[in-house]
Amino acid sequence: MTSERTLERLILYRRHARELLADGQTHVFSHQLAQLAHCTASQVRRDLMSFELEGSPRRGYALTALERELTTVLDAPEPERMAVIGVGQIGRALLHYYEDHPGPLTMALAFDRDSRKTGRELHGCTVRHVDELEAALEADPIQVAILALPEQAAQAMADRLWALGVRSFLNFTPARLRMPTDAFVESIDFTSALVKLAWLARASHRSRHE
Amino acid sequence: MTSERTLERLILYRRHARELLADGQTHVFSHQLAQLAHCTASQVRRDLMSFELEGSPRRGYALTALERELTTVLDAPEPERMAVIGVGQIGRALLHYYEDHPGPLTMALAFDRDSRKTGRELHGCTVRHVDELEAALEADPIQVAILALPEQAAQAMADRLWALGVRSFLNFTPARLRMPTDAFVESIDFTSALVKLAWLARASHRSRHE
DNA sequence: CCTCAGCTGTGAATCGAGTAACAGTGTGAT
DNA sequence: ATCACACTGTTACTCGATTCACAGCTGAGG
Repeated sequence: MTSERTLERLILYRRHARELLADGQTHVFSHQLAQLAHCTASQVRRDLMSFELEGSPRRGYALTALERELTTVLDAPEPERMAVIGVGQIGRALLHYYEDHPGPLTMALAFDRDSRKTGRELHGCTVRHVDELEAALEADPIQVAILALPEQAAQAMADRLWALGVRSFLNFTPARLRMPTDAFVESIDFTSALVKLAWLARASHRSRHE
Repeated sequence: MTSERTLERLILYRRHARELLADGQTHVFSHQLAQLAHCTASQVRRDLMSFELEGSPRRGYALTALERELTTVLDAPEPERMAVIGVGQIGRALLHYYEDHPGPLTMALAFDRDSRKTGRELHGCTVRHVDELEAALEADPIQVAILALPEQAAQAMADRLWALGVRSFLNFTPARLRMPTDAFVESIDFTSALVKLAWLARASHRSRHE
């Protein structure tokens, strides 16, 4: 398994496995997972092929084993740390979410440029001024940075974080980051997503009415 | 051109074309666009092939023509309307963004379940109670719905919107929506994105050290 | 006016993700 | 205990997307 597409599906499988476990199920068939994850049964089986899993005919995959296996693959053995840069509405939403959903990814640090926002504790995280970025990250390294700041400041901040050793970025601004090849950037670009959605709906409408 | 991947790239090309225009450039080569959009020059040329565009050797593509052509393809001739369901932090961030960035997609309506939030105007949009959803959408149809509400309420709200004719959904909750095949759902799943980023960084780290 | 460097447009080759198909097998029914 | 079914694991294939490669061309420079 070494494909970003596959990785995304594995994350989905685990989520659904957990939901089914919470529902009291003990086993799941490939075609059930396929339906939940919007893909085919073949694909599910192929994705799970490489793991130490024995799916049984007549029963399917044991959910506890599936969940355990996926978790060893997907999560780091040690908890990992994230920082959010910018505690505007998006940043606060993330802090709030991760306060309620602890897991292998911890929201460890929050920064903002606006000194009216710094110093306070917010959803379990003290907001520090961006001037302290270097000092804070050298003391407490992070694995992932979340860019939730104004579009204009995103590239400069990403460069600065890269210089501090950060290689994974979740970018909430519409800015297209230009990064060295050893960096990973995942962009949450709702503006593009909305244009795309509107286009798809028009296209399907057109094709339906000839 | 009928491929979601291509569509995403076209949206990027237009954005970069606009940036270059704003910089005072008049022409762009396929390899420049490729660098900006993180793809290959061949791909750019292939994507643009089907349009009424004459790229000239020695000059490349004329930016004004490129931008115009992409806009006729990507945007609807008439402005389209969106509604945001839920004016928590995410919802407010979107209202704020689209107040400052008018375009062919207009944020027309906002809804919330919490009557303490309804009635007020927020970033140019009156927040209405979700009970008024049916009445409001029948009076003023929308093309795209943005789900910015609690995860637990997402599926039911999507079903309700679908019954009202909405076919395009931007889903900000981690919930996996189960929708009829004629619906388009784009999910902004930052939890998965973060797991993915952390995994990719570890994988690259592992492969570098053996 | 001629040359040629370097680009575009596009058919052919390649690549890789996803799918189909089927042999092997464990399980519940009888 | 045996059977037959329904599902898994895996290989071969399909198909669309991407890349290659090159013919055709255009405009700058001499």
